[in-house]
Amino acid sequence: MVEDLLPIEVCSRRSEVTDCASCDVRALAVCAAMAPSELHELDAIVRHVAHGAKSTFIHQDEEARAVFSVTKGVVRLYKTLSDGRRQVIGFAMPGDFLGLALHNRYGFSADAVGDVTLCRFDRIEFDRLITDKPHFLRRLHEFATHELVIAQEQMMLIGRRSAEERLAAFLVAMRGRWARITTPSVTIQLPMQRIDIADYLGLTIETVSRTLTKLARDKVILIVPDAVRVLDEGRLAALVRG
Amino acid sequence: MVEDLLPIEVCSRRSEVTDCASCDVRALAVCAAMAPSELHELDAIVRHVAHGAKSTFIHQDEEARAVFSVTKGVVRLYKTLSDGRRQVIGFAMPGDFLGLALHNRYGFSADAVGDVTLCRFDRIEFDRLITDKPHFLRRLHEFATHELVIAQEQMMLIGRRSAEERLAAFLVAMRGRWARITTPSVTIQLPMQRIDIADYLGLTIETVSRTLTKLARDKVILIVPDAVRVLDEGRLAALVRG
DNA sequence: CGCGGCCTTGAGAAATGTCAACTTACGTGG
DNA sequence: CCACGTAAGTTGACATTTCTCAAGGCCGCG
Repeated sequence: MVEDLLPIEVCSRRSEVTDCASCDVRALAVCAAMAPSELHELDAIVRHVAHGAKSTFIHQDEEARAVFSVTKGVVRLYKTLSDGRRQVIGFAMPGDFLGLALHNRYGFSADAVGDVTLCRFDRIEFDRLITDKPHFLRRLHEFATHELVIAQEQMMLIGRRSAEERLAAFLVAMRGRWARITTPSVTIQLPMQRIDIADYLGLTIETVSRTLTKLARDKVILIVPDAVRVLDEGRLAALVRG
Repeated sequence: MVEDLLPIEVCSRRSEVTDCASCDVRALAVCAAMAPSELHELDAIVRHVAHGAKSTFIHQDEEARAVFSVTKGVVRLYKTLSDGRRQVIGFAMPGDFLGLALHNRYGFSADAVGDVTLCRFDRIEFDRLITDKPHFLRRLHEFATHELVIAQEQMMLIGRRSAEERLAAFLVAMRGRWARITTPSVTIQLPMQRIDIADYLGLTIETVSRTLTKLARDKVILIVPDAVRVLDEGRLAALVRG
């Protein structure tokens, strides 16, 4: 696991992006709160890092020394019980912030689903920044309340909805999130594995597989590698409504 | 439901408490961020309200005009699906803040479990306050991140733990919360009904009842009216650990 | 004393989990 | 370039947990 601790430095495609002014997800990220004239203050404390698929870069229960903003790729966030049971608490995508829900230690682990690039902020320096810039703190707080809304909806999803409803809601939510960062499409990319979806929805991998198969059999979706295509918008939406 | 909209004005026991300086839960609440010399600014925008048992004072999907800080009693927060399925997302106790997870409308409903008193803040005025007082915003942000940690733990609880583990974790969590505001005790007060516990834990009322009976049969707890007494600390803790 | 709300208990049903086999896709090395 | 090995996904049969429906008990209040 040594390689987990040694991030590959920024990879080819974005290797030239070293300043926040030219960041293409800035408008989505917490960084949008900073005025163009303040961006150098972010540049001063940020470190651009990349992680290859499956590498774990946040370890539950370890001291929280850094916070992150995702710039490329998808990150899986999860909590683990001592006996191995796992709950995926979210998938972070470009523009998302990692490090809201923490005290002195991380309350979750995080690893790269595919290749990922992140802006890494030392927590002390980040803390100083939010103390100096109330508008930045405000933006962070908005991110936190938004996360809280999502978390509460997830409680309802896991606590009260059927497997079929959970999958439908998951697919629609994923499409909504991709819509913010890519062009809309009937094809919903699912870069994560079935087991991640299962652990996110409080189901087993078999139930996820069977339920997706059922949705496909019912011609609601079409299953394709690493994605699904929506065939029946109406019935999918009806399932989400409950 | 007209009475829901007309809060009983502050009841006997606390009727004299009209200034924040003499509030006995201030240290626990968001208000602790305000310096004594600033308390008049809170007094200027707060309205003390009381609600009798079962009255609903926040309605899901309605415009969010106010936020609240609980000063007495227990509040049940919940989301409802169109077909009546309900998920209790939390119980708010003295010192807790209501109104973090909202955009323009409330994402949940709230009602008084027993008699409750609250500080009510107009949202516009509250917003102005957090804009003027970064240290107050900071405190609010800490409350939000703490809520987020709780919410993520709840996802794990509902998604991955057995009925027995959920009840054990619930009891221990309730005890921890009472410990902040009352003297410690082996008796854990449970002012809410079984159905609320069920809807909080993603179970049915029958499963809650059966599981509590089982814990009592196993001599882990003793069931008493509106409370349980812990008999076997060790086994309860073992269930929580998973 | 009787009613209604809340809780408990039981029996059977349903949804989801478990275990195991099989399929598919893909990368590696012969 | 093919064959094998491995990881991921699917499917089936069966087990288990939790839910559902129904009945009965407890208790406070009018």
